[in-house]
Amino acid sequence: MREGPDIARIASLVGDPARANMLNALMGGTALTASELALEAGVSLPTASSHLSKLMEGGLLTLASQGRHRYYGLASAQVAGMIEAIIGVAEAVGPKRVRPGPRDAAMRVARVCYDHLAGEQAVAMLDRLFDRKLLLREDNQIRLSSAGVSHFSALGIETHVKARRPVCRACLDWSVRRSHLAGTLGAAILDKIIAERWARREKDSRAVVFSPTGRQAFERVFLS
Amino acid sequence: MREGPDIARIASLVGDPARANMLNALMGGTALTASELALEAGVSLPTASSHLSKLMEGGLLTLASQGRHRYYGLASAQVAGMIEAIIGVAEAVGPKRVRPGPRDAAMRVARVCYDHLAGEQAVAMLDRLFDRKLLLREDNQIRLSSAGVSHFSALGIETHVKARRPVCRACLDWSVRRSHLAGTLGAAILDKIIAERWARREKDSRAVVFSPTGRQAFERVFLS
DNA sequence: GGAATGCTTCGATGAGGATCGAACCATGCG
DNA sequence: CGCATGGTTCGATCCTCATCGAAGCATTCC
Repeated sequence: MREGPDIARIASLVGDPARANMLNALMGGTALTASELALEAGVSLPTASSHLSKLMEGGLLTLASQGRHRYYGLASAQVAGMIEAIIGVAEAVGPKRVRPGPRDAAMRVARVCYDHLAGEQAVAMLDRLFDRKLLLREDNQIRLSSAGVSHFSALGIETHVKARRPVCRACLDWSVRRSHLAGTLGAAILDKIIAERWARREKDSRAVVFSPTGRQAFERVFLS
Repeated sequence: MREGPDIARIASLVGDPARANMLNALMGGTALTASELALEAGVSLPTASSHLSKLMEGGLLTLASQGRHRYYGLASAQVAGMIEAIIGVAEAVGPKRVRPGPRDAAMRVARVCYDHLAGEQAVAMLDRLFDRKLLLREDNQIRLSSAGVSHFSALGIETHVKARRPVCRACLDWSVRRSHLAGTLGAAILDKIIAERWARREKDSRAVVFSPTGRQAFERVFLS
């Protein structure tokens, strides 16, 4: 019976609609203030504050104080991955959504997942990186090949960073139901896509929209 | 507030301790009956039934009716993956390693699981029965060999009983995370252990405590 | 056909927790 | 300093939902 990690505690934190909305809003990767999150969740400020302290105590959020502003963000990419997994199940079992609007379609193609790219484009990219032997599957992990190191280095992405966070990690995609690339490399690639202005983020959405020329550039570099 | 898939609904399903325990018990892939899940979750049968219907309605479980038995199992590998992700976060976030008390330790060694033996002893026993070719793995099922039939018959355990319930079944052990033996044979072995007074059940607990001589006898018969 | 077993439904009870207004801190501005 | 703004804490209210006993179905055994 009572054994192992307290999974019910974590799940019940996500299980409240107000908190779920907050976490969903934070999946965009940018930290938000309590007021913004209250608005996002549709609750009053005191209520939001109460929820935020619970999420903090549960270890799902981090807090950065800047002056009189307090920015809340997801605690880790692992937490983001868990939320993606829950979203995936919710999508799968809730086929009641008859009309996948244009915004949903855009989300399906490419979107931000915490700090890296997700969606069809991201899944295709990971496939190609495997095909080109720039990344290698090892057990259930992903490893950079030496060819991959020099390849990304040529793109201005340094992969030798010493960090506790893994360089490569697989993250399950809820729309495609296959893995895309997370980890510091996944984050760096998203950074490059935005920095090169290949794509821009939709306002108030996790969707990522490529420009025509940007898409060509992205395909040339990562999908060729 | 944006409208996405109902993630709170899914998460809240997992967020109840009783339901979380049930799902955890089902993580091994073997389907279990409502009674077994009630025991596993530590709730009454009506309560368990209520939870199970909610999990069914939420699309997290599948149901296979066999006669008057109804076996519940996880709906998909995607659901299992989601639970794994939640477990991962819970482990990362809950570094409060609770010292397992003496009763928990006893539970870990040997306990009753519905009507058969579970725990380290039970897992070791199943391993040895495979080693000695008394039981055979077939796909995901377990089958008695002819040597096994005569072996158990010599012990006074008749394995030719005509019953709808399978003679051998694998049951996932939460403490060892590996399978032990359920089914009528598993039940008969537990009966023998109790009848021979090799061990007795703790009061108000699922723990099974062997006597010194009883342990020797058990090891000679099942672990040699 | 009973009788037994496995499971679900019903009804009543109770506890946890989500919510908001108001009051209370803290920081920044003039 | 006073005042405004961003956030948290407190208290009271309300409501959902988990829980179990008892009764009701369904299936199988004898």
